[in-house]
Amino acid sequence: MATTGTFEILHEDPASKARLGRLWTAHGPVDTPVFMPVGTQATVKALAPWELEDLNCQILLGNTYHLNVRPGMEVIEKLGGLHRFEDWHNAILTDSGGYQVFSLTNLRKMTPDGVEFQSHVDGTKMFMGPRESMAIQRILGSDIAMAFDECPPCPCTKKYAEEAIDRTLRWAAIASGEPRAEGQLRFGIVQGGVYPDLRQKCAEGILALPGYEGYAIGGVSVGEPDELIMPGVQMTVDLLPRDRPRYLMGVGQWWQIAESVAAGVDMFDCVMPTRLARHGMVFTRRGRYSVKAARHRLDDRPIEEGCTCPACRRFSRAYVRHLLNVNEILGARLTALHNMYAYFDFIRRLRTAIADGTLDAFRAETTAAYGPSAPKSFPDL
RNA sequence: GGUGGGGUAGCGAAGUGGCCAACCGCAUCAGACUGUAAAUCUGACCUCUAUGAGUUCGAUGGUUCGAAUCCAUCCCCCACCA
Repeated sequence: MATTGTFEILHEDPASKARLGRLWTAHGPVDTPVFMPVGTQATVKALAPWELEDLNCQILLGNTYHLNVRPGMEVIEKLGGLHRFEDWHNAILTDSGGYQVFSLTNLRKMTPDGVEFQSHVDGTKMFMGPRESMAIQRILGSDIAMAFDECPPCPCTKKYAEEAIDRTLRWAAIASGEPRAEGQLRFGIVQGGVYPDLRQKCAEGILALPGYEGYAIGGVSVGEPDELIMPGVQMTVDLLPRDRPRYLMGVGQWWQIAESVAAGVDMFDCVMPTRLARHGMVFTRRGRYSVKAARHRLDDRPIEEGCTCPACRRFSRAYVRHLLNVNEILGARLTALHNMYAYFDFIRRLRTAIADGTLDAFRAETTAAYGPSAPKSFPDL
């Protein structure tokens, strides 16, 4: 096993900036490009760890803010850290709470040293800055800790975006000197909104800091139109070192993943497969559709023909639709399982396409089924 | 048989003379979800040739400029008494 933090580039696509890589963490290797399921509250909603293991899932997310609110660090520490607590033996990446600065807009107050949050659970005031976030992530014992950043929404004025990167840089500098859990890697985050010069300034600032083994593109898909998302990603990737893992935070539509990989991104996470599953939307190779739709009432076919996931091996759409309709927990579990299989299948095919030099065709295919001009859902599936 | 209460859109339930095509909830249908305040949210939900028109509030008849709302008769449901 290679040293923790080693990032091997196993293959580079001559026709694009895509690469196949392997990042070594304290809990094993992570093969890239990788999709990391989001397990905000010490569980990937609706899924058990063994089901993720069946998918050869090598890394999960957890969330600093949520886990600090509940169950709190006393519990996690007493129970031996996040891995032991949720019984996950592979890698964990913890988000720093920076995204909550964005999503909990009216429950927070910015200060130069960090953010004052009001708990979304009971309103308790709490403070989180780079030191607090790093301390919590150290207790969680994650394999990759994210820098505490500010993720401004879009639209946002250039002036505000600039203030946000100033804070993000200041906090990144503080975090870089904080103690870490044994073997814990640390990723810096590039913000800057839709402004190329700010992205560049932020990237330069982060790259000048010691103590970061990987870099993330943050603040993407926070309200901007589709046309602005990919150019922003592409220009930011080019600012990041080639020999380090590059993580595009939160962006997870398939066409966006395919395009970003071609631009040189290695890591992704997104709530989409699990959240949409709970809302009855399922992913297939040909596009996504709602199993809850009335037209599936008598449909004997599986969610996706040819899929080998546990849901598709045994159950009809009619049954899954019934479960979702009567709000049975199994319904959400089955759609979540299917979607996670679909995502992992997608990533597997994406890697194969890189290895085979057929990424262009794969991108075209993905964009046809999922791109910005494709329908959001396909009733004829 | 007697006494009392009641019948409102798929269901439940407001409304007791004009602001009522009728509050609200559920169910249903559709849409949205991108580092999860999300098993959530938004919209539609009598009919139609739909920024307008038509037909509704157990049934029929009546009072009134105007009725889901008042009166009469009838039908049905519930509770208690015989």
